[in-house]
Amino acid sequence: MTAFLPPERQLELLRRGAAEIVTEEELLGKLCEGRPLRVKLGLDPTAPDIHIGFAVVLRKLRQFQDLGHEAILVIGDFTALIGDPTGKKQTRPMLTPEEVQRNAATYREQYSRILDPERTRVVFNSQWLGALNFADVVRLCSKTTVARILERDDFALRWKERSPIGLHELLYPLAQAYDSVALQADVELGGTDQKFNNLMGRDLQREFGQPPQVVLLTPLLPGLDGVEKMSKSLGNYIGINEPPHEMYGKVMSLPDPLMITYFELCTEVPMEEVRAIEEGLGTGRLHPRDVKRRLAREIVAVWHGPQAAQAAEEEFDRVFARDELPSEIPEVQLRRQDLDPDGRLGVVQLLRATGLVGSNSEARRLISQGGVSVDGRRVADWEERVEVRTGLVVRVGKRRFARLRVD
RNA sequence: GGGCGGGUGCCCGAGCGGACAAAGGGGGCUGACUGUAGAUCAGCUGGCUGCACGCCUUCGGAGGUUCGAAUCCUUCCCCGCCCA
Repeated sequence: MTAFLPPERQLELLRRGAAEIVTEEELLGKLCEGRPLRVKLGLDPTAPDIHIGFAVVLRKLRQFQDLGHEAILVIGDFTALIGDPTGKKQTRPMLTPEEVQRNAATYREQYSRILDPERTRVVFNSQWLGALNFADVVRLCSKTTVARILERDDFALRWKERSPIGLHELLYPLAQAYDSVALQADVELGGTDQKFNNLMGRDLQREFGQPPQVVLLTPLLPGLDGVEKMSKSLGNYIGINEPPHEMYGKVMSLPDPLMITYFELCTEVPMEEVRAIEEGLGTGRLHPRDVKRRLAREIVAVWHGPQAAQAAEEEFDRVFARDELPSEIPEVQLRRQDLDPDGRLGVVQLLRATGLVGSNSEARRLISQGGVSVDGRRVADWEERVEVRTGLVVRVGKRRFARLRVD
């Protein structure tokens, strides 16, 4: 076992990107005990692919690992049966056990991109939650009150708005809190939206005579729209498995004010440097575009390495700065017999054949809006008939391309 | 169990017998502009059809009344509130 860094130094590193630590004193105290801490993170197995917003907390867990502590991933296979209502305005549909299993498997596979698999314990909370009988649940419920549970802001909101709250949903915080008891967690990580649940863990641990866990909350990363938190369902996310150029482009589309936040939460750039960048932006010494390019490179580099980041940048410049064709254009095969006898095809049919549009109406709409071009020439009239040949490039909007191949 | 109010297009939300493919907003898409897929401005945003005041599908499900229904009736499902 490697020696631990001095507790103060550990604390300093752990502070980066932490929205809140309850409490720092307690954390320092635990770090001073000089043993590996049990650091728990609950995963909701509803979501099959990880995005860089969720990676924030996973990376924080990795940091604990690197500091010599024990990472425990709690796959919420049991709690998923409840469906965490956090942040949702509506009740979630229940997941089938099969879905949960499948999703959890995907998580196991994906977390290894961030965590050290050798030093990660993966547990399923059905193991202990599933073993409770009704009397146990009743006893558990007696540890808190309805008023207390309804304090949670999303419950409070729904209660006020008279929107439905399933009784089972009220049990969610208790269930998650019980995970901490079962694992005797020293630290629980989570997004700021998990604050209530995580604090409930502290309460419950006290009830069970355990020292309460420290709660370390990471901010919810704002999504690409700059307004909502990053989430799959909102489509404003960057998946960690996305190809480099995709990631790069998405980062470039971020609103400027988010850049510093992203530097802090999503890159390895040292905080002193991040501060310098922030200051440079403030004084106008740095051009926001250059800063954003750097950010995009850094983020791509985290997931794909520096070479890929460089290549992604070049690709981006080619397509968006110089308005040239991307280096790789998906090829679409057409059969000769699908063409008209003279080897031509109406543009509308052509667009349909490439799959770039979903309906004839959409095709006409786009054409009349000036959004369609064939071999770099803008199509002005949807009645136009195009001579179809291999190598022809059809473009819709700024970033939908297809290269034809005629067999 | 009783009373009341609701279920509308990707989402929110108007409409309450024809003028409704359905106001408005959000989102999305396209264009202009730009350092970008950001901001701003403009247009488009069910499908089919030569683009139309033409046809088809759509307003929780199923029936019905009517020349004609998202709008009325019956019934079923779901949700909220109040009373018990």
